[in-house]
Amino acid sequence: MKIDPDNPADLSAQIAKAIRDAIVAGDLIVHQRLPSEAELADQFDVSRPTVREALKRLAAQSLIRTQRGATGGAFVNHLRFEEAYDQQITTSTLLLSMNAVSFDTACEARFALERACAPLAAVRRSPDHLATMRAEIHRQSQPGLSDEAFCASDVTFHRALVDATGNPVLSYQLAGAVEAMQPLMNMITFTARDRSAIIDLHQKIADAIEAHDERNAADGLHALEVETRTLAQSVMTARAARS
Amino acid sequence: MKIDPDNPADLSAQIAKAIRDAIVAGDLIVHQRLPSEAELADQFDVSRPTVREALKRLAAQSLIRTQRGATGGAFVNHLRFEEAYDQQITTSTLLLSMNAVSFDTACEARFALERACAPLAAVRRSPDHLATMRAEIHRQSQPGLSDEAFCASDVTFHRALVDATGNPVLSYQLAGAVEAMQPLMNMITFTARDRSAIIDLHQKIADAIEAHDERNAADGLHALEVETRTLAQSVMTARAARS
DNA sequence: GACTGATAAATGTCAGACATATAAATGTAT
DNA sequence: ATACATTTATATGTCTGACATTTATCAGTC
Repeated sequence: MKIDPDNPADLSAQIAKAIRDAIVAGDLIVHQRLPSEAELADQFDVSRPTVREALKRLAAQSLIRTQRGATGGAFVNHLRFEEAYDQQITTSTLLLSMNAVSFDTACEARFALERACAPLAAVRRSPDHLATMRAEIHRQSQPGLSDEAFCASDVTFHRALVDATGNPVLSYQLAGAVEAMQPLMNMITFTARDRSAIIDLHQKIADAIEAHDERNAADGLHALEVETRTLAQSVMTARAARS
Repeated sequence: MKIDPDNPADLSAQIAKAIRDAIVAGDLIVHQRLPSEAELADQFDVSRPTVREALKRLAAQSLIRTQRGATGGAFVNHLRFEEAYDQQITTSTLLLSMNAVSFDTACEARFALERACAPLAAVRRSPDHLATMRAEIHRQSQPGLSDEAFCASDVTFHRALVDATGNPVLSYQLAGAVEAMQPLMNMITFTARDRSAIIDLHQKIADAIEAHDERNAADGLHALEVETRTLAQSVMTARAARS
């Protein structure tokens, strides 16, 4: 893990890669302490600021954490699902906005993946997840709710549905797909009629999940996808006509 | 975007967060040049090394790129799907290994998501994607193939299947799910009989995709999931008995 | 024995300097 | 006048040395 070519550029990137590879390969195990910055600087034959830049790169990916003080240093971080969510969401959100992904494409992907969760969620849903879904449905039917709050509640509802699968890998993968849609959804103005249609479908989905009816859950999600896409379509055409 | 409390710790993290938020919020648009390191140091009232650590954090997330020279500096990076794959795969791989995710859990998530791609792939598959799948099936039936090469070909086959949906968001999301399984798969020793069963299912899936038969494609994936899980199960029990 | 202070080790931060890459401006020769 | 070479300015990349801050450990005192 100590090889640097004579290329004296991007030293910190090279060092970060060397350490990252060691972690991924399992040469550095979780909670293990890395050598101190001074020792690393010695080993790689660079200065301490260069080592620090490399460590900050790794910290940005949550691969290490640092601790100050006498017994401090850089430690291989135990990457938890919860910590990975944020990165996943940030990356997914930027991917959608920067690549000008159409609403249809993002919507198709999100609901395709979510439908994949429906059968598992219908089998394994706990009372807890059901209660969250019901509570969000109730929140969504409050009259004074802003569009943003409506969207946020929508996200919570769908994440509860995904979490109901009891599979943390699915929850992690879907976090990006569901949350990254929020900025796109926030561009939509929901009429009372729109909200009512969405809430009805949420109700249908929650009922199906409660009844262990995977077929109706998937059907509900499909109907919700159609509803969302036509809704977005009409908003887009209305906006195009106005301008 | 210039707020730093008087807390004189983690300055580089705070600065990175401020810039990251500005990018995500759209205040800094793609390809836009950030102020020079010296100017940023002035604005945030910190030293240049601290600014540099913040910029390296952002570079690690592919949010910015840097260029040396007269017209150089830090630029908001256009995050492409291809660049995001690596991060996604690294994170997913570490998540599985560090959280001791069971083979069953990872396998369930991966095939659930992949089955969600089957209908779209069956409708939209191009000759190109089909050719890749056929080529990988052929490679997998070569006699002298190592287990690692067999797994690698398996990954290529499944990624072609996902890419056949023509939805880059799906390809991105599935990249982590499919590739992160590889280290787990590599722990398995495949007998000739095992390989034959897998290849037969790959054949069935490819045939279904070619025939636009989404039902058989999903069925084939389901059978492959069962096959993979029983295979892993037998390997695990054999290993437990040996020790 | 419990509390207090000194010590040491590590990260966090700073200042100034030099090295290097690169584009633009300048100068020179054909 | 154009093409090419040189200089110059600007920015990142790196190094050195220093100080500040946090924190665990050890020594000392009541």
